[in-house]
Amino acid sequence: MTDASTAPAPLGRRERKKAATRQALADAALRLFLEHGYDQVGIRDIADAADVSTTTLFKHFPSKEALVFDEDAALEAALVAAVRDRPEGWSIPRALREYVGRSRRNKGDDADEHFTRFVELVENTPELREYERRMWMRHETALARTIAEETGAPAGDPTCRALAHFALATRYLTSEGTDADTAIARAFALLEHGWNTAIGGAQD
Amino acid sequence: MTDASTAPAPLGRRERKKAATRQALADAALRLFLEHGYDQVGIRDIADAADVSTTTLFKHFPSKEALVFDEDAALEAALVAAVRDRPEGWSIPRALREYVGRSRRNKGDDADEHFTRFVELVENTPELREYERRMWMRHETALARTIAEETGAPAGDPTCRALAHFALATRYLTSEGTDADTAIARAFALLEHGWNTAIGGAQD
DNA sequence: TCAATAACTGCAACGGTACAACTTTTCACT
DNA sequence: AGTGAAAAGTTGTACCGTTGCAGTTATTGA
Repeated sequence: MTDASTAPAPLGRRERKKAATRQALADAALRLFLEHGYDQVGIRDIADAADVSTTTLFKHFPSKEALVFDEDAALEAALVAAVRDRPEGWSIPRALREYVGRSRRNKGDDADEHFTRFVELVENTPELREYERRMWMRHETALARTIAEETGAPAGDPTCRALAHFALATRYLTSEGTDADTAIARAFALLEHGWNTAIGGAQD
Repeated sequence: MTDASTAPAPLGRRERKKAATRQALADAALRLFLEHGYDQVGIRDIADAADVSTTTLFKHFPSKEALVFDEDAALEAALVAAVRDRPEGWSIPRALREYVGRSRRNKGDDADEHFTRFVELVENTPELREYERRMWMRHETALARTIAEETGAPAGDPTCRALAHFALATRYLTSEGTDADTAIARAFALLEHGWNTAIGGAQD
């Protein structure tokens, strides 16, 4: 009954139980949220459904919103890779523009039934939208480091940090009259010009 | 005993009482915070000191942090004025760079004993620092509107909105190795280049 | 077998909100 | 001027998400 292929590291009983508890919490949370709505489900309900105390729940997840987002690390890796492994001849802002656009459009794809319902839940719940935004912006430091490495700038270089922040922020610049795509395009136009001048870039 | 010179608008009894309650709360909060430290003072302590219920406290102030910041509107007006009334020949990014730099340096001035202690309290309390940052970033909309008006761009123009966001964000781009002033300078260098290209600016 | 460690628990309290009262102030109408 | 109803300010209670703390239980490795 042991299937080594699904368990890359042989976990002890303790770590297995811990992972099981965590999974039970996340599953119960998503199920209840989809069933009754985010606001109608209390943290106590979720803890009860997973048969643990609320104290334990918060040892596994830092907040109610975090019960729904179990990825984070993977997203940051993809972002860093988009810059590091960009096509030859592409400038860094161009790679970022592409990635930001793609990661926004992916939500429209209704490949998976579960995923679609998940996206709807997030978009209909202000708390979850705001939490997702903060997760996104928290990648600023890692992105700045990658940009500095790619350009040979010293680690912590302010220009790189500025570009990292601005590129991430483009995603949330939508104003009332304009649609998101052109807002992003215009913001990146501003960034690409400034960046090319600041770096003296010869790239595309 | 009536002194009309101190009361520009003749307030009714109700509004006078309301203002008094509000002031009593703000005073009690600042006094207790300075005396015992922000974390050591609970919302109930403040409400008790001002002799109102906690429910009433939150009708006057939206959060514990807000008890300390009673300005807001004035700050936004100054920011908008810095752009609208900038010296002739100055570009908008230059006016913003100047204002951001000035508003940061003003904290160093120890003109007023009370003010100095207030600044120390804010800087030593993470919650208050974060709250101040959000207050600052919330001016994005008003600033974007002003920039659009000044350049003749349509209201809600994405480029203007982007510049507004980025200019405000420069204040918080400090990374580990670098000091705040050069981080701001570098971020603005990026913005000014991008802005001039985007607008086709003939200004300084 | 035993001590160290890590997960878990219950409880009290925090900042903050919703709700249904209750009191005071205001203001239009007679 | 007097009355009465709407509007605004205040209150207590109960609850929310969240944290700290002190104590219990289960797993680990020597």
